[in-house]
Amino acid sequence: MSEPRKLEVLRAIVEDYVHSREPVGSKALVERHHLGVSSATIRNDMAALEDEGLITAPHTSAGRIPTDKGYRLFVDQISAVKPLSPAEKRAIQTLLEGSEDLDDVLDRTARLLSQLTNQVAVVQYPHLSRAVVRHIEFVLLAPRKVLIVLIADSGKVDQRVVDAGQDLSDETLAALRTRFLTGVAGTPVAILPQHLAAVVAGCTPAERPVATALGKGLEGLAHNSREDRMVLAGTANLARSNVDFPLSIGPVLEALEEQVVMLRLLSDMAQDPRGVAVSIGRENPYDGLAEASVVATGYGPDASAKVGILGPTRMDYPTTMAAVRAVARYLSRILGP
Amino acid sequence: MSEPRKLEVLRAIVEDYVHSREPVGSKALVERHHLGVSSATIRNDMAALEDEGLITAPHTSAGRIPTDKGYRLFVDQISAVKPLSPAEKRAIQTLLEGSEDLDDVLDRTARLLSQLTNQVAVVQYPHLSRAVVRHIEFVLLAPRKVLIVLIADSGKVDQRVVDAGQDLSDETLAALRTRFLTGVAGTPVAILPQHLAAVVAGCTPAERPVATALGKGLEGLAHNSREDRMVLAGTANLARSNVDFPLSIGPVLEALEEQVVMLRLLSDMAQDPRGVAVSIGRENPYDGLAEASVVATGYGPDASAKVGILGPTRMDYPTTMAAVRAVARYLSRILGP
DNA sequence: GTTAGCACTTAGGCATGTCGAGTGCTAACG
DNA sequence: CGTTAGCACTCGACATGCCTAAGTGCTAAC
Repeated sequence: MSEPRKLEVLRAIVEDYVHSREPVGSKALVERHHLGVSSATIRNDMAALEDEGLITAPHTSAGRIPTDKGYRLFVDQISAVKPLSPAEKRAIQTLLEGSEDLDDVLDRTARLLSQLTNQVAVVQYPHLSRAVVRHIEFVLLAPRKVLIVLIADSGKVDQRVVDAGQDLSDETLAALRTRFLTGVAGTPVAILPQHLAAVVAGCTPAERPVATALGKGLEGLAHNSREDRMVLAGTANLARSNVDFPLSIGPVLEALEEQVVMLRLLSDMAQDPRGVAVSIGRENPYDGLAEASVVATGYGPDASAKVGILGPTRMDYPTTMAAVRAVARYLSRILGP
Repeated sequence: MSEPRKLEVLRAIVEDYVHSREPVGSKALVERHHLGVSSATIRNDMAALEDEGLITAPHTSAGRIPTDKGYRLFVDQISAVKPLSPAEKRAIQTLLEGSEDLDDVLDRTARLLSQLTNQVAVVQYPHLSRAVVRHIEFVLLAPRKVLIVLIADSGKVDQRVVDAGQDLSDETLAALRTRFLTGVAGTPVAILPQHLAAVVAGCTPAERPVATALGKGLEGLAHNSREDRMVLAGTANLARSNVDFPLSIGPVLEALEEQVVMLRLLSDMAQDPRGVAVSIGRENPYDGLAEASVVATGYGPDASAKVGILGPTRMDYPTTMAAVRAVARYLSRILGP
């Protein structure tokens, strides 16, 4: 029993099963793939593969389907990432080029990726931490309510309304704005808190309470900003694969909606040497995703924000990985300097 | 055959069917509701209701279920909006009070509404048109790329990156900013274009091209801003009602994702006298929603932005309408002055 | 206008039988 | 020792037939 052939058999099973969504038997296998041996031999190989936990039979007299472990081996050792077609590359380029707004870019990216892969696309907002404060604006909405706007050089704009704790005049606020602006402009967002503290400390006692409130607001913005947001697209693809999620797509939709779960999952995924991380079935920490796989990768200058897709375990990994990787590259380029 | 009793029978059918999701027969009806007549009489009434197209029988020997028309009559004439429980009112109040950011408010609203109704909640971003320009900011991201930020007094912040068409210095940009700011501050967003034109006209020939680009950007922001965005929550509720959407929830998810479709639908819905609009089944312009109903209402100062839910035609209209109405009221109050 | 009674229809559950795909095992082969 | 052919066996999928419960429509009587 040759080891290379066994792997070849596993590859064939994965490919056929992904294609036909039906358990694949020994006879069909020798017909579709020209392995130079008979079905009986394949049966022996399959029995071995089953012993190793790489494939399993849904019931006694059915073909075999890959287990999570089988997919893992396939992804890690057997498959090669398929290059995208020129048409697809062109589609990516033209679609992403027309956009201006960051929101717009991420939105288009998600839609594009979901169309390319026929799966649900997930795009995380870029992290703010490496960015530099470009501008600060305070706007008085009501005597005590101040809208804080923080603009980073990445083009990201975040806002929040804070309660100043006391009535304010436009003049006071303008003075404070200048104070803050000179104090923190050009500061990396990551170390913003220290600088804010210095600004607050430099205020007159009269200004102090308001300054503290504003400082807290800014700090909150910097810390808790949109980096924990994400954009979804292609949710309808889940329904199409009604067959793929035998139980129900409910838990999957729940996971997608609980952004915390998804974001956690995305950041926890180990990076694959080929630059695309894959998390398969029960490898996922969240139970609702036991029959789902996530393919993701980082993008942007430090690859800290993630872009990826979620689909059934039974998915075309090579093509999907290629699409995710390509989209991430284009995205980095667009957002780059 | 008395007319009032016929309506009573329709009401009973709707209520029982919503509750049991099974066709309801004449005998079960007289048992559950104490109409003072026998099942044979009810059968006559039901035959009449069927002739009028208000109910239908899935097959020869099954009970009846309401048609879209039947639900319509039920909603319009028979049902009374159920008041919310005090606990629910409290939940609304406490959940919405803790929020600061507009994004945050709408997000919480959507989640809340989806939990209250067990349906998919849809919240449209408020319109900008009645708002007044509070502040304008230009930020130079690259020699030719300018980030425009438009802050309205409603607390809404919109941004966009435009290409200035030529290299700029910080000074030039600051000068233009002052020019624009004095020209349009306090202007209602609706009539922004005229004022922008005036500002551009007042520029020196050297400034003209850049000013034009910036003006166009601002105009675009004002016009095409987030008013055509929306927030979703509770998509997983669609899956739970797997039984309710016999065909597939695919088309429904597609409709939800095609924001244009949903927004169009929301604005087209006729307002019900009781303040909540309902669109039932095939009344919906979009085919994918043929088995879905939308319950929505406006919120905010001019009730132009919509909040609502989407669910199966077979839904508890009285309770749902109450929840939507209540949430819209609280939302208006929170966003109000 | 209401009711009782009855013949009729039909979906759904259940047992049964058949078919085909696929397996595991054994014995033979090179 | 790895490979192959052959065969008995298992089990799901599907079709068939049967029965029951639920519900209807109609007619004749109240």
